[in-house]
Amino acid sequence: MGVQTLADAYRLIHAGILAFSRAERQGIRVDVPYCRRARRRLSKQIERLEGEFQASDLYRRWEQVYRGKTNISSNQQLARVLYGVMGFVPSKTTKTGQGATDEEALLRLGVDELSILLQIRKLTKVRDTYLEAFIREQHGGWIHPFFNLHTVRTYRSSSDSPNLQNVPKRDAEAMEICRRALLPRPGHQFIEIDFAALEVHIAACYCKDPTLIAYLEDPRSDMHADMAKQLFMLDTLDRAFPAHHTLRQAAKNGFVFPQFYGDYYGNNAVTLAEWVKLSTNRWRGGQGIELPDGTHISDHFRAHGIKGFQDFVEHVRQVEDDFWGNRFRTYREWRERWVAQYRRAGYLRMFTGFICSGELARNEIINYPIQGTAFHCLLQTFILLDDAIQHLDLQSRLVGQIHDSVLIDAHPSEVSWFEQEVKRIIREDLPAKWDWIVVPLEVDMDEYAVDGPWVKGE
DNA sequence: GGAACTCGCCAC
DNA sequence: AAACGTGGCGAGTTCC
Repeated sequence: MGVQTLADAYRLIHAGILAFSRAERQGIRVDVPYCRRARRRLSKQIERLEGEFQASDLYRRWEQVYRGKTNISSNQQLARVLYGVMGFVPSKTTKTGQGATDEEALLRLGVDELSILLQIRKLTKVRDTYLEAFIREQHGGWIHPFFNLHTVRTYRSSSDSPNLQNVPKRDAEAMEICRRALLPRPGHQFIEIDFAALEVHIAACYCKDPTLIAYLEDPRSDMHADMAKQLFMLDTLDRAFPAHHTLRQAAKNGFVFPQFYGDYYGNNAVTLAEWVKLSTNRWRGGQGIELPDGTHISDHFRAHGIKGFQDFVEHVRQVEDDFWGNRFRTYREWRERWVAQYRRAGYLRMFTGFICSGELARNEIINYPIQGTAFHCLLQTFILLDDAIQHLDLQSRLVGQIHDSVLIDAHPSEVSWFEQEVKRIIREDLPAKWDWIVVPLEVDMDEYAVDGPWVKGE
């Protein structure tokens, strides 16, 4: 099957909604007593931190201005106190021109008591956005998160009531508290099967860039390590060294992904410098992260003629030029053709038949097809798994989906079947249905304890 | 008292 | 010349 039509897109949505509705009806167990205990514990902790904060100089100034209306969760008040009264200069502003009060902006001020405020923010978020929602939305100890296919401009999905797609994962403390609340059915275990770098694979299908395809076909190649070498001017990169691992992560999250999303070297340079703990001024010796040979990254850069942030920006600009001009030239040419085509036609059509029209910015034109199509691979996989569960009368149940992963409440005897079946689906069914898949797709499986929550360990 | 907005922050 | 894509949601705020 080649080009997909709008009717194909409709059929995918239709089957998807039916499969999602079965997951919604199934639901997920919530440990309600745990949620209430955790909520109470967090409230006490927050209260203690508030007391600590109220003893600070900053809070005294705040009270002088707002008196009885003082509200430490008001960022508008905070901005007025910091930037209006105390004379701090905001390092950045919000869209409407107000001095920013997000974590990054507050940390840059170097005011000790603000770290208390940030801790309060984090714990409040966990309590009010997650635990509170689980308690509010549960019925008889079950939540039934919705998965929508009609709300998103890119034809991805969304989730609500509660949203299962934004439960904390990156912050270990927040993750632990929130995910401990969710459990599989007795005698079952959660498994999560996720596509590896799915959007990059889909991008390769659209642009057919030979270099990008080679990276995805050769398991020994490593795009992020190669970019780290170029960005940090190293001949070799050994991931066994913690510093080198950091540099690879920096290249991945501070350059490659942002570039693929449409960012530019100016922003990348700031992020990369932060990753390696270098300032945005001139660099002296012995600054930044320590390298395996005991020297520091600033020594290394200076030896290569980069004496400070300004030089580094210029260097990142050159890396960007090489990235799109040489390394991924075919990708760049696809982007240019794709944008021109949209501007001629007034709409774009994804491989999966979905159409986006209306006023789209350049980055949207490039990102929508990749983001949407990637999700459709997950959706088709979800549908096929749902079919199989019914036809084979399995005990396991699909209970959720997070853009490129499936969450399964699995019977232990069926876990390895799922792993094998998903691999078969992505190797056989998907490429047979969609001949535009020209790179091998891959998945990883995360397995949680039998009768254990949606978090690993202990 | 609710709608619509801003801001911040969680996920991918 | 400009410059990071998609959501949901809570709290605060403003407006009607």
